[in-house]
Amino acid sequence: MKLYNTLSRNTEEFTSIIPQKAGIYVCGPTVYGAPHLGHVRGPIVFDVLRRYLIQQGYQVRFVRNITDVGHLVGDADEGEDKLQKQARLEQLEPMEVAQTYTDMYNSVMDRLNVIRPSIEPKASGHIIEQIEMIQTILNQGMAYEVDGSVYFDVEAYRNASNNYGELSGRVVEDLVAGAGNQSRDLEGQTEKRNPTDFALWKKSSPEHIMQWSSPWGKGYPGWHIECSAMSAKYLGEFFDIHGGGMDLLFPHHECEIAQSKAAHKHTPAKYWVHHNMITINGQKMAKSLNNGIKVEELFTGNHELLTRGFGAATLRFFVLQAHYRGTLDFSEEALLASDKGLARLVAAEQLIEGLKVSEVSTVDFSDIIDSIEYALNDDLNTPIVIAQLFEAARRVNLVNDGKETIDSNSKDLVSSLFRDYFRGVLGIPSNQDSSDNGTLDSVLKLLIELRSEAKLSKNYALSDQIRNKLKESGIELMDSKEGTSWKKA
RNA sequence: GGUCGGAUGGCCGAGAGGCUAGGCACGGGUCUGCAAAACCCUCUACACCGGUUCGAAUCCGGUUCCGACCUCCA
Repeated sequence: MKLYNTLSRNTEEFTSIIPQKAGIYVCGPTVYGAPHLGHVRGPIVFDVLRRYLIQQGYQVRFVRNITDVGHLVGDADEGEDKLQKQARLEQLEPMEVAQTYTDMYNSVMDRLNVIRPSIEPKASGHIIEQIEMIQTILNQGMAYEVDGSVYFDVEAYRNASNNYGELSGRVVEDLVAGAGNQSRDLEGQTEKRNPTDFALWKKSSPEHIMQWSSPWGKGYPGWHIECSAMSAKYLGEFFDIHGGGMDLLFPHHECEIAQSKAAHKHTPAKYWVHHNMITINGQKMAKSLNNGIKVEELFTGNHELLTRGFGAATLRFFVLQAHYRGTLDFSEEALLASDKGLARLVAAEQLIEGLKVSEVSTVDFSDIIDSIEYALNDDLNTPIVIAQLFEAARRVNLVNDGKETIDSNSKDLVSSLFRDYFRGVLGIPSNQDSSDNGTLDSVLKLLIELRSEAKLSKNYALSDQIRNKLKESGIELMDSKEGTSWKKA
């Protein structure tokens, strides 16, 4: 398959380092808040990549970290640990905060049908590995210690004929020039030899709750080192795919490359894959911008921009209707369109089994499967995959309406098409919230039966009353030749 | 200010020199006691101004607007 590699700025044929095995590292969440919509795109995109590679016969080790050690908050909260800040607000232990939001994150991922990582390492559990890596970089002469903190020496790194900026396309001189302009005044700037240097280890003040002993005193690891240390530990010093959001391209991933090259003598990953952001009114959705919609709010509909809740399947489908490298603009209207479209696919999928088999088939599905394979191979073009699924659904409906015929081969083919791609690679889960539908279903069966009797005796006043009252309660009845079914409106 | 990316029909979104995705909404139909649902059909858009070409939404130049990143929003 072809994948866009940020490192080369080109779409490249994917070939794994070890045949039939693929190692993927994806930057995971910082667990200091409830997951919002912006957190959801990456996991879904890389889940599809993972599923597709598995379908292609790869054995995939998928690592996604949990960042549960502190990182400084910017601006007004300068110098304060993000997790620590949240902990004080909630009167909790920092690790309690981290646990709470880790659980919340994973439960959202489960609902979105994102396969759990093969390994989900926590930064706090890998302090030793991070310290070791920092030590190696120091030994290489590409870092220096100042008053209990350790900084990466970008100049020394470049002098060893490395290109700092190879991933992001940044030019160090421009960075320095630009820094004086718009950049924030950050703590530690005075300790650095050069403004482009970044922290590998930060000395903590006594108030910091999250701190660890190190050769340089009490402190905590820098922003970028955890991913370098943990990816190397679990995937090796050179692995196949490193994924993350475009917002992490610089500085995070650039720094990861620098750290790994300094410590391990070569670049950490063969392919760098970046997904774009979810926007709202054209602006990136981010906690810091305070324009995020929490995933839970989307599920319940409890948000000012929403008039109703949406299922996890709809959210996943919505995300995959756009190509991962483009921005995706969120609105309820767009989500509603996905919701209805998805319902059509599901309805067609359910028709397949009962399709009447004929001797000859006037419909074929092999062209659709070819198109889907081609699209997936072409840098994971999920919108095309979905468009092709709609075409398949259209043909299924035509057969169902008796306007086309299908033989058993084609029927098997379309059945496997939905199973392998719709449910398999795209990983669309069932949207049903399986809460109390059992009881509800039996009650409604009774009402539907009574209404049918009323209809038979032409008591339309009663039958309409049942239908209308149910609608007021949020239950919609749908008549068809086969009988009446219901759904939550 | 610097770097990079983007502007596609009412909305969301593919595509990327001729064959002009897809979904939703709208409209027309089938079905139905009525309605809804469902299904079928339909809807010809590529910011602006020049240029290249037999032919441009797609290439080139310029303009306007928008976004991301610019060293601690993983």
